[in-house]
Amino acid sequence: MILEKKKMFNDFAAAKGLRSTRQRDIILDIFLSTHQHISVEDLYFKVKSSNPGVGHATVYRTLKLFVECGLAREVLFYDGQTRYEHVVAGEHHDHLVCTNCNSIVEFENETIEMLQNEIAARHGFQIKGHKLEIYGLCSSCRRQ
Amino acid sequence: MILEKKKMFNDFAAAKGLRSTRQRDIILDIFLSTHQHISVEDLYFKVKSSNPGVGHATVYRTLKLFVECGLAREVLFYDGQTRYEHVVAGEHHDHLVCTNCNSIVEFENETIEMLQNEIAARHGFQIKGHKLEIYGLCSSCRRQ
DNA sequence: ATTAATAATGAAAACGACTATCAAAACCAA
DNA sequence: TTGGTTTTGATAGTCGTTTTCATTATTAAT
Repeated sequence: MILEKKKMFNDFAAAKGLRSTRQRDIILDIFLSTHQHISVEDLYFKVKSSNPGVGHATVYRTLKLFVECGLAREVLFYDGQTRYEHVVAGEHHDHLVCTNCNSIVEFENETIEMLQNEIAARHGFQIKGHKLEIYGLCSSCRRQ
Repeated sequence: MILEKKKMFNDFAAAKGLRSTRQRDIILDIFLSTHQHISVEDLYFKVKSSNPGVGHATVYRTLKLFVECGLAREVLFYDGQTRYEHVVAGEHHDHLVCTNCNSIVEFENETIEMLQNEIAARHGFQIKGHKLEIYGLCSSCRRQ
């Protein structure tokens, strides 16, 4: 799984004529070891903790490469930070976002995906991706 | 319709103990006269053209009030600008966003809304709102 | 109406996330 | 190695947005 993804990046890099660098390897390793919508800042700190030399800009640049090669996807919530999540082939999940505690629950729904395809088709639209976020109060915040 | 919305804001302002000001009236008027996801900058320029004195910050501040009182809703696409759209009671639309020409088509789908309610219920989640955006190529960009 | 008290405003500075710049370092093909 | 090129990290810059704060406007009490 992880090797597969590394291969994915390496193939992409080769095809694009990018050089292989220590920094990109480190950032990929750490990104692959994370879960759920990590912000650039958080990833940067994780990288720094084991590799103090790596710079801010490199993390930003590298994440954009991950998006380009299909490894990652940008997610925007309402806190002004761009987050990146893993792209899992053949799977797409959406988010329940708690506006009180900012917790996030992922869900999948085949029917919604299908309906989206229908809607797009009706408008002559070719889907590249989508984003569905439901905002509200999670069960534990409701109880308070 | 427009009077209704003005009342909505005035009631909210009264309830919150906000003062009634010329600027807020102007901004509300102009916001109500616009359509579809206006950015703060665009609204600011519209306001400025008839009322040069009004400041940047006031427009930002006032739009937040509109959100608070349920007149407007924040929308984020991927261009780094916050946009505001009108909230129409009992109606919720979603967006088809063309990643090539940035055009936006709105759509509504009852079934998707229903499914969302089910999903939320299943997670003990109390929905406040949601956002569904489908990204891809619009029909005219596809043809090129 | 006048007057306080205080809320709202506008200009400008500050902020925070992100991007561009650029000299130095790393990479890689010859 | 070498030399040409890419990548990097530090730093400065950008852009949208928010904060600050002195001034102005609104409102309630006189």
